Amino acid sequence: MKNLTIKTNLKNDRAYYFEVAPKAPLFDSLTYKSSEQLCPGQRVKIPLGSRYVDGLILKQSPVPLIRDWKRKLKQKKKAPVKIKEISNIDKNFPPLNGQRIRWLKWMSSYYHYPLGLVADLSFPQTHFKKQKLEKSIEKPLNGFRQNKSHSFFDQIRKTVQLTLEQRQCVNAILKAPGFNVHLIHGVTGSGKTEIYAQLIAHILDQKKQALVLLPEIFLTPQIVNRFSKSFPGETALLHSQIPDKSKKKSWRELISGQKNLLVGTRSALFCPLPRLALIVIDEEHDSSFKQEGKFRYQARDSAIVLAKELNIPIVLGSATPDFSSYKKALDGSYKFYELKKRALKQTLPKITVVDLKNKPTRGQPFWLSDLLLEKMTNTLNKGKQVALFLNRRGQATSLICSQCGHIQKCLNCDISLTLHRENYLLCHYCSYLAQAKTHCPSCKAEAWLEKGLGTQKIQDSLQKLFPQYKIFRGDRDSISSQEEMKEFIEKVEKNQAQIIIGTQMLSKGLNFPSIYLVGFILADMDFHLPDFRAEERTFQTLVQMAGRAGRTAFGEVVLQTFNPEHSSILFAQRHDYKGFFYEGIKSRKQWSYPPFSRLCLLRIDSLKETVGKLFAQELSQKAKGLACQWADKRPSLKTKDDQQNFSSKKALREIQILGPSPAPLMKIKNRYRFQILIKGQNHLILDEFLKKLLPVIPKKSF
DNA sequence: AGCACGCCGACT
DNA sequence: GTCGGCGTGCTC
Repeated sequence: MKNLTIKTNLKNDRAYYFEVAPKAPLFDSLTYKSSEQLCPGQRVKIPLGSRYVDGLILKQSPVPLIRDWKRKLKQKKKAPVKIKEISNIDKNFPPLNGQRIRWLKWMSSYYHYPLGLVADLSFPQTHFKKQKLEKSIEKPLNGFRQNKSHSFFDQIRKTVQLTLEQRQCVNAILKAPGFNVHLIHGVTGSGKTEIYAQLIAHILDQKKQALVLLPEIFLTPQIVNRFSKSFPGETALLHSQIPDKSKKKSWRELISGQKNLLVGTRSALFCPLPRLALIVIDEEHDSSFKQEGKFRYQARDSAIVLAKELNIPIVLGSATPDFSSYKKALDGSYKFYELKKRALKQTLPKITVVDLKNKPTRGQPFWLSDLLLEKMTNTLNKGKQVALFLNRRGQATSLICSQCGHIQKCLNCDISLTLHRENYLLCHYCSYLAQAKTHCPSCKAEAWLEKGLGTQKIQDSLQKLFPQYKIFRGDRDSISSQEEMKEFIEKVEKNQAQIIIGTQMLSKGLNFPSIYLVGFILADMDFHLPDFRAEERTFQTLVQMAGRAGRTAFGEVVLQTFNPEHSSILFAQRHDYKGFFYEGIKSRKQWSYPPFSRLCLLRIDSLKETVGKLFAQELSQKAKGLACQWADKRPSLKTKDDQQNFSSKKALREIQILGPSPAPLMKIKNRYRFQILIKGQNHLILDEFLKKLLPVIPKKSF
């Protein structure tokens, strides 16, 4: 492409009109013209207001038809709308196909986020300043691999022996072509990765492409290595830690078909693989598939919709499936596979629960029971490794003055500061950092009491108890990059440390064959969270972490808790996912939480507490009013004895507005947060309601 | 009068 | 998201 401006000579005088989704927070597409014939899915530069933005061609319009033209005319009594010209066509990327565009539109509508901003994710993201427009096409986009003629499938089959369960699963998935959701519920160590690899091999042999989504990829170099080794030359990696340059390179290789396996985190879903034929979501229950921030989406759910659009299979795998996924598997809307045995014939580790209540210890800290201490000693004496888990990093969760009860709090958040080594206080929410003072600012006493446990504290205490052993700590303070994680894994594998202490960061995808004993210092730290999924998450974490024990031989788990009777703990102890599911699903039904309803959380935050609160109250009132009014109008709700009151009640069954209430952590980063929960009987009802409510929320910043 | 600031709405 | 228009209110 040599010229960036478009010449309009006499011959080329005719203008073509296109609907474009601009990369701006606009929910409507806009009409532009061009002297060139363009096709949907092309990326263009367009003038918008006084600047230029990227945009995506949606479709051609036969006439310069402008949305809302009539409304404009009425308002201003003249037609000030002039159609601007597309200023540049980005030829570095081939146009997105119709299926991709339809999927992007679905994403935009389902997650209530402007189409142009969603669509932009289908192009490599550079996260510094605006990129210079590329002058020329770097490489011709041609050709899938030509001279690679060997079969991955044959090769893998030769080298890897599958269990019967695994083989049956692979065969069943291969026999169901087209769109199907396959849920693999496999205990930890049951070899789900092998199944993925076999399926991928099959896809690659057909000269098609596969996508594997993993949660927080930089924490799981082992599984990534597994794929790159099996499919050398075919694998590309995409996640946030990859530098922009190589990200662009990978992207190019993938859309041109030079690479055919994409392993990445949730955003990799947007890479427009032209011949995508299989999607795998590993650890499908993992909450990091949920994108937080401005554009909130669930990558797992979005992937299912994409697979449906492309009519290709999607495989979800987990040892602890999400309740909604498992329910769909039981209902029969997902195909379901159970792997009950560990691949290398190990048994699942034996889990012993220790009640920490009223258990005097013999001199060791309260969080170390006699049993755990004893088992640790035995394990270490046998030359094997011990891993201990605790969901809190730092030294202590808070510093409390033993004289007046003053707690050291963050200035910006309503959160107590966490004491870290070297005497500094850190806010885990806004990273506010302060020196720990020797005297209490309130009563001047010099009597700080450390409350709560952190991984650092555990490390220090254990080092005193086991001076002869080396201890490694794995949490976000000690591991912040993929490199550090790799190093950590290597050191552990080389037995450079005998005791490993970590947060749940280490529970994901790690495979340390030499770890025999896994101990949970406090298994019940997350119960109390005001989240209907808190128990599910605790259970998942416990099972995942317990799964780190005895990957190649028999292993043991000690689970310390103050709530030994809690169902998350009891079922985890028995490795009983099913039992936990049936128990948990009952209360979901009783309180009509998902999967028996759909939720939407509106969060209001403000620098001023009163302003935010008032706004939230007004919004809640508005929503409640709209819910009743809206319900009355819905014909499906009308019954014979339908009166105002009655239908309002019925509306409450379909839509419930709960709140406002202060958000669980009311003050974060100097902002006061309130929330309103909207509960809809199902997605359609909720979405229809939201499409009415969201546009009438006044746009305010405060 | 002149300007700084904040709010609101438009953007084809 | 970003810009411009416009009203308010303060200052020279």
